[in-house]
Amino acid sequence: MQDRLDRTFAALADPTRRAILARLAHGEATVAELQKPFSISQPAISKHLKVLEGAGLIERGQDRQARPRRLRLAAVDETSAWLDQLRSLWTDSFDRLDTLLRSPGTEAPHTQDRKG
Amino acid sequence: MQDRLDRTFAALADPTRRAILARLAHGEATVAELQKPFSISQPAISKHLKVLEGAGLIERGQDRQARPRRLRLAAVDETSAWLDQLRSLWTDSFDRLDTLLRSPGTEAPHTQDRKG
DNA sequence: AGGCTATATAGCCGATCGGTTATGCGCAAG
DNA sequence: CTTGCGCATAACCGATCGGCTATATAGCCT
Repeated sequence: MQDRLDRTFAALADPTRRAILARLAHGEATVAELQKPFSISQPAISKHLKVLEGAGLIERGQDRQARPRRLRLAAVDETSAWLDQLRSLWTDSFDRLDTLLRSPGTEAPHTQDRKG
Repeated sequence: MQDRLDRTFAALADPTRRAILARLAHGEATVAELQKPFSISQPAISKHLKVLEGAGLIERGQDRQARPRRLRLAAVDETSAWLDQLRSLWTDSFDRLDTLLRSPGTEAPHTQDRKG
């Protein structure tokens, strides 16, 4: 349950893998297609894909001899859900109000102004 | 610019560090306080805090000889922003409609039904 | 000053990561 | 049925990670 989050965040921590996800957001793609933008070997790409799949961020399809990958938005959602929850903990806690009032204006209030 | 995202996601990939963030969401805390829930050494905690600070997820305060940490929600926001952008790429792309129609019902449509 | 408290740094260790090359394996087509 | 394409796996490598112990620094408090 927690292990999954570990793997999702870890998978997202690599720029190559994020680029792959961005590419897959436009639609499914084969390994060869995914490799094109990069100057690394095909096995390296396969490894990245394995990590992404292990994190549940992508899934493998089958089309003739190709195995196209597609994005699993569910995993993306679960990940943002954790971040949202963290924000909730923050906004629900008034303890830190004291902290903010005494702090040297390090940051704006930032109570709920996201997504605007 | 990208390096920052790398570090943020990497920082979030560790359960201890996520727990620390969750704790800090309730208000600032000293190193000793943050260590309490865990059975690892104080230097290990300091290392985790260094990673979190390097990712911009927390900042160091000063209160007498203590250096309390507090959450930097801005970094959390930037991270969810990337995920949101990924979702936008997805929803803006109709290419994958074809993919979905031909897929063996692996997943529900999932067009915009998040946060419900 | 000298000691206590709070935290940071250094150096070590085994494990994991991200890359490589070499090779295997399934499928399609001549 | 062999050749070639698409992809996966294995084995190896240096670098980074997450933990440890030992030690250093910094700021109270006698």
